[in-house]
Amino acid sequence: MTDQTTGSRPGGRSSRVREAVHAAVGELLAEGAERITFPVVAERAGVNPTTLYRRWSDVDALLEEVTVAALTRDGENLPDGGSLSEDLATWAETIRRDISRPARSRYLRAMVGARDGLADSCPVTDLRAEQAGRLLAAAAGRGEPVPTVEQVLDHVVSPLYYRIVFGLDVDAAHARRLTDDVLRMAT
Amino acid sequence: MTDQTTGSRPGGRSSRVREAVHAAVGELLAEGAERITFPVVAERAGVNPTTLYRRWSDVDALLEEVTVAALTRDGENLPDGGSLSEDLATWAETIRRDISRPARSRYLRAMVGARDGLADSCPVTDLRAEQAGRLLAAAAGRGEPVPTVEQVLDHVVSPLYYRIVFGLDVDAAHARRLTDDVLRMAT
DNA sequence: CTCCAAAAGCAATGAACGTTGCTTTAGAAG
DNA sequence: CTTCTAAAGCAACGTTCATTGCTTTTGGAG
Repeated sequence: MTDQTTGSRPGGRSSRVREAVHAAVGELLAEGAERITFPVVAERAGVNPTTLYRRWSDVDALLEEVTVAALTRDGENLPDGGSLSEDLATWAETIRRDISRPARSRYLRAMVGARDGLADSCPVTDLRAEQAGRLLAAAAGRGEPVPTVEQVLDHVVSPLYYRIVFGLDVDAAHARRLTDDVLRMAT
Repeated sequence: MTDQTTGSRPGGRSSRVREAVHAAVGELLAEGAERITFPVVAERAGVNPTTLYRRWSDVDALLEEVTVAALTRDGENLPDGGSLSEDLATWAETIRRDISRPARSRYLRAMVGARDGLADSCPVTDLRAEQAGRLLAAAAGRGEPVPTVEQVLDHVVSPLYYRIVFGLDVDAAHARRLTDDVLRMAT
């Protein structure tokens, strides 16, 4: 895997179409389109609706694919300041700013609305768990007391996403409070 | 307000229609209907679609109304066991069981999917905040150390809703862990 | 260079949705 | 009991979506 895009070769027609579709979905969500449908996405992407119907089972599948792509694209740089306290705070603030953007919060809401029943994994949660694990491992390697990954997910990640998804505002001070709180559970 | 239903008199036609519509929405969500539309709800409720279009601005408004009604209907009995630890645990378990039901989690997801932009309040959060406030006030009155309402919201309510809304399973032990965690922040 | 399979485009169709003017009915007021 | 207003029903319309058979194009293999 030497190229950033998954699937077929980057120059192929399929890849071009997929990129155009992803971009179109991104634009529509950024603009606040209330209803994402194949015909609308297709027109924006300059491709035929039939192509979308054939390639993706439904809109939810497309949305999930776009979300995962966006997540993995810019979820690689983790803070490494020195203390777990600062690293966690920086990390939480990055998440907060990320999902506070209208475009991203709409992704999330659209994804949630499309979800159904129980899934034993969720791309968002999985990524955050993996990141939290790296942060905590580094801190534990330095001999610091660390909370569990589950605690970080429950007490830092969850509140941030919860508030955003339900349309409540979150400021930086609040995010900082969350990381301070969770560190009090580290023993 | 002596009757349980809001609005017009309980015997009127409007009330009958509203109840039928609410019940229809409940049934559809319970059955896992992927798409809630006015025509579908109307047929289930035995009323004319036009009535729905005239009474509610859109499906989102109807969903929110139903959710609020369901919330206020059975959100009145709070535990009063004696210690904050037990009360919080009982309360969290009630919430967990409530929103773990497929019907209710679908309500929530549908509500989230319909939401847009920032709202400075959310019926779900408001109710939970009010309940948490009562619990904490009672404990404070008994002289117990208590966390803040915000902390309870962030560290107990948020994780529960987050996991359910994103389709992850939550068991009773997990809920209990959350309340134990938040009590360590009470000083 | 030629060939070929996979993918995208095109066109047509049926269904469901959202909306609007008009009529009818329920139920409260006098 | 009669009257009157607000709400529900009815019917029709245009729009958009989802789906399917067929044709055309792309871009890699031989």
